[in-house]
Amino acid sequence: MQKSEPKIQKLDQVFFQRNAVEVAKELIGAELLVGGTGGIIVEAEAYLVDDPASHSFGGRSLRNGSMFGPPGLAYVYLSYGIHWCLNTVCLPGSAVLIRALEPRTGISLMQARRGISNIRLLCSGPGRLCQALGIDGGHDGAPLNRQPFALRKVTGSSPLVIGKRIGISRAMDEPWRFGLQESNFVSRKF
DNA sequence: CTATCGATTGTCT
DNA sequence: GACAATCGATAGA
Repeated sequence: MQKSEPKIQKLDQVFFQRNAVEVAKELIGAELLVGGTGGIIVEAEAYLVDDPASHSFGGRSLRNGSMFGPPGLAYVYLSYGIHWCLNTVCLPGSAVLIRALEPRTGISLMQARRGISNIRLLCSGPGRLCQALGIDGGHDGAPLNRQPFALRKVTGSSPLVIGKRIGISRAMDEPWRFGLQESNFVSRKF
């Protein structure tokens, strides 16, 4: 008998046209590559349309325009004037912030971009992973199911840990931060 | 290990 | 003018 092989699910518009909390949970364990660099998503947070902590709260603006585009786009914004951060757009005005990856592919290039060799610190934070994968404002509004992005998930669920979102000053108690259980590559312990 | 603090600039009021 | 979905350095337990 042959072992059953894991099934690979391409993440398309249908996948993202749902509540961002559900999408965030299912993105844990998925593989994200940008131009051949990346790894496994081990941490993500959901931001909703009626969520005071979300950039979309208060309506559409110049910066958050992609959050109101079709599901499956990238929403990339500059944080603290320094760090780029990557989101996947879900239902209009909602998105999932990708907070950490376990590096798997193109590690030497990611090390060069980050200027460090420590694998543990390569992609363990939203700003860090964007620097490692070469993501910047030019990727804002780009579809995640086309080059340079490659996003796919092995069917089946990954063991999750849940916590409160990090680094915000409103709606701080919502348990919309999700991580891969036991992962050494999250930005902070749960 | 935890706590604190400065950097840096686009965005919105 | 205030603030920010962060990071890295530093100081101290």
